[in-house]
Amino acid sequence: MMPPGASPFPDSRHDHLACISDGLARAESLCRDRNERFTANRRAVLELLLAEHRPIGAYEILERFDWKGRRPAPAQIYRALAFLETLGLVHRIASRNAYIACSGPGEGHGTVFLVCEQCGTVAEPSAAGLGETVHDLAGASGFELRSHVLEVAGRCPECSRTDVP
Amino acid sequence: MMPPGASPFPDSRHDHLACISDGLARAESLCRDRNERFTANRRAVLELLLAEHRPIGAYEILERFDWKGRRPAPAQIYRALAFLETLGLVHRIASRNAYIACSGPGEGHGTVFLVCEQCGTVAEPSAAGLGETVHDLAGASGFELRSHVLEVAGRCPECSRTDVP
DNA sequence: GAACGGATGGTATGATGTTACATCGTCGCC
DNA sequence: GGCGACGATGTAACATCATACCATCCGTTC
Repeated sequence: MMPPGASPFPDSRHDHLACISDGLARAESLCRDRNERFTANRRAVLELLLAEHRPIGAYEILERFDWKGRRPAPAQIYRALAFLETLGLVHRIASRNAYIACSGPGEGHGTVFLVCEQCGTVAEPSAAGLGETVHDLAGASGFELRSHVLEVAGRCPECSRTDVP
Repeated sequence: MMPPGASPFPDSRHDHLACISDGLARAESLCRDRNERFTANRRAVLELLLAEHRPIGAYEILERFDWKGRRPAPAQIYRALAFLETLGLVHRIASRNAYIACSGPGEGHGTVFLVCEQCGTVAEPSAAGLGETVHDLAGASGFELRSHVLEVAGRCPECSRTDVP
């Protein structure tokens, strides 16, 4: 779990290789638990997403996908993405039509994305208060809540530090 | 302004014709204030959107668009939509790639959409607490906030009343 | 009236997302 | 090992969403 007060944005010096292999290991064990297959296709897509901390589109995944020297069809990417999404390993950023590997699956963070408009980095902060706010909001309208996503646009700490507005 | 406690969902018996003509009148006066033209094209698109309380796609607008017996190109619809969006008269529902007329422009409601997965109706409740929550959330991460959208999926009061889960 | 700028009409094209269906692989069972 | 069930894959085609480009129209300004 992320220590309180820490920034959800990845430090530029963080151990990225570990963060990829951790993600893969997590996916593998999750599939084992649920009795699902962690196939080469699914693994490759997840690996590509883990290699970024920003959302990438399905067709961008496709371009980088040269697994075994072949290039799959879009359908294959979407299938893998759909599978990974049901497992909570990948999130879809609707405002960008793009996908990102979940930074902390199982941590019970709310579905909040801080999207940097400059560098494209996306962070998933833990959002303690939000769930309640949304619940109240829906309740007041007699709305039967099922899921919610909050997408916040702006500039990440790194970008607002290095550049003048 | 919506009375507190009232549902943001349109009553099935509400005066829909008035709600269309009100929207058009509002748009007209807003354009006058900003010295923008409220052209036939823009008016027609807004009118189509006002006739619904659910988001419709650009191509669905296109299909219904038989103004003067002609059918415009997609670009025309998108131009009108972009214009109406800058004026805050229309919102884009990212999760559905669709557009909806703003139910209460200028009311200072936050950007929250309650999207009914069954009938497609969308409500924009006033969200007093949300702005603060988002502000705190971004601040804690050192994120420079610019805009935010919360999309909530579930079932509207009407649908959850009439059907059994 | 002439010049200008914004809006429009139209074509073409790119980007993104979805579906259908036959085939292949793996697993469990005999 | 042989066989069938089931899920994953390969492939093609299609559906939807969005933008670039350019000629034209029209109101405003000079």
